[in-house]
Amino acid sequence: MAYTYEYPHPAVTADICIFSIREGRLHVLLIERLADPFQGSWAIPGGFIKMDEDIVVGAARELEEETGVAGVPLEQLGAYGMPGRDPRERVITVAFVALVPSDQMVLTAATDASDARWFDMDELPVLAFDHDVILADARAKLADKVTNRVTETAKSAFQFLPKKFTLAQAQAVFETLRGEELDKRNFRKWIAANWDLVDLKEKTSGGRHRPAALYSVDFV
Amino acid sequence: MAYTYEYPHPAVTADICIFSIREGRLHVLLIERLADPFQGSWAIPGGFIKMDEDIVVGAARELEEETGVAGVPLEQLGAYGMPGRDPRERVITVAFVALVPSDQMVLTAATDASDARWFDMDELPVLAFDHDVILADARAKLADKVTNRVTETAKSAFQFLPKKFTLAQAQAVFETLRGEELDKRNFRKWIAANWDLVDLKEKTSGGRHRPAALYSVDFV
DNA sequence: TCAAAAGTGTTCGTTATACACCCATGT
DNA sequence: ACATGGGTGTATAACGAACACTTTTGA
Repeated sequence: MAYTYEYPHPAVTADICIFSIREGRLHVLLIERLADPFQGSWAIPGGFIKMDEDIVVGAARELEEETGVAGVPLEQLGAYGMPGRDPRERVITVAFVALVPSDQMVLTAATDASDARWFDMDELPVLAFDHDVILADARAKLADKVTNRVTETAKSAFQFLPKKFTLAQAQAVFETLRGEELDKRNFRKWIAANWDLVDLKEKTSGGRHRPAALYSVDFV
Repeated sequence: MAYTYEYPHPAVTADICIFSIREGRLHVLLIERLADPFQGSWAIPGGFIKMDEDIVVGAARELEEETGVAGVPLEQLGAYGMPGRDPRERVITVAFVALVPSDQMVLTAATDASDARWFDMDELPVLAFDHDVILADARAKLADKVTNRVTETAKSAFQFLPKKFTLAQAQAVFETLRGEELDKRNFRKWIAANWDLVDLKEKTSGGRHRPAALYSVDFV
C-alpha cells in the first residue's frame, strides 16, 4: 500500500536516550542496526511515529518494541532535522530523555531481532546518524535535571538505591548522574534539605569498616 | 506532481512565536488564516518545512514570507504533535521563539495575502489549532530567558530602547518582558551588575520633571 | 594499631528580596 | 509651593562552594 501526498513529507521519528547506572557508571541503552543505513552501527533506540499516536506515545512504543523498556516517563529534548542526517530520506526526529534502573529491566530481543545493549557513556561506540550530537545534548539535560530541584527525573535517581541505603551510596548515585564529584558534607546537607529522608536507626553490618546509618526516602 | 511513500508520513511545520513590545505592552505577531481550516482565525506564523532545509531555516523562511520579519535568531521551543491538532492531516510542528523590535519592522503583506498583525498578549483572539498552548509555553520561555542571565535573547531586550536610554525606560522594558513589576533599586543593581552600562554624562531635557541620566550598553 | 570508611560545622561569596526617603525640575 | 518622576543604601535570607578533623569498626 502506498501513501501519496501533493507535497513531499519528511518522515518523523522519535529517538529515546535511556540512561541508567550500572556498576556505578552512567550507561546508555543503544541498539545495533541490522539494516542499512549504518548497518552494524549502534544507535539510540527509536522509530517512526504512527499517524494516530502522539509523539511521546510513539516514543514509548518504539522504546518498548526495540528494547523491552516500558513505563518510564519521557521528557522531550527537542527536534533534530538537519537535511541529510538520514541518507535515505528526509527524517526529522524528536528526541526524549529518561532515566531508568537497568537492573530490573529485562532487555527483550527487539522485535526486528536487533541487539539492545547498555554502553558505558565513557566507552561509546561510533553512533549512527547524528546520534552523537543528540546524546551529548541529552547527557547535559540529564545532569541539569538531577542537579538542582526536586523533579520527577530527580526522583528516579533513588531507583538506583536499595530501599535502605547509606548516604555514601546515595552520593555515589548523584555523582554518577551529575558527572562530577561532590563534597561529602555539602551533599549531606543538600539531600537532607531537599528530600524527606527517614533515619531507620539501623546500621549496615558485615562491612569491613565502620557501619553506616541506613535511610529511606519518603516522596512528597 | 505527487509524492508517494510506502508508509504514511506526517507533514512537518515550523511555527514561530515572535514577541515584541509596542507602547509598553508585550505583543505577539499573528497572521490571519484565509483558508480552511480555521479560516478567519488568527494563528502563529509558520508553515511547511522544505525537504532540503534545516528546521530552523525553514522557520526563518516562513516567518519572512508570511510577515516580512527577517534576520532574527530563533530559539527552539519543542515539537508539538497531538494527533488531530490539524484537521486536514497529521501535522507535527516545531515551535520557535524570538524577540524583535517591532517599530523597525515593516510587516509586508504576506505572500498569500493574509494579514499579519501585532496583538497585545492580554487581548488575544481565539487562535487556530493548538496555538494557544504553544503560545503559552513560548510566553513562559521568554520570561525565563530574559529573567536571569545574559543570553542572546536577553540582549535583544535592549532593542526596545533608544541608543541613549534612562534606567526607568530600561526597567519598563524588562518589566514588560518578565510580566511582573520590579523594584527600582533592585533593578538598578541588577542591570549594573549584569550589563556593561556606559554613563553618558548627559541628561534628558524637555521633560516635565527632573532630568534623568542617560546610558548606553556595550555588549561583551 | 592500623587501614578504611563514616560522620560532622563553619565560613564566605553571591544573589534575591524587602523596604523609605531625599532630589531636581517644570509649572 | 507642589507635583512628578529621578535617584539612592542597607539588611536579611537562601544557596552553593570550600575546607579538615574525629569516630568507629574489622582485620
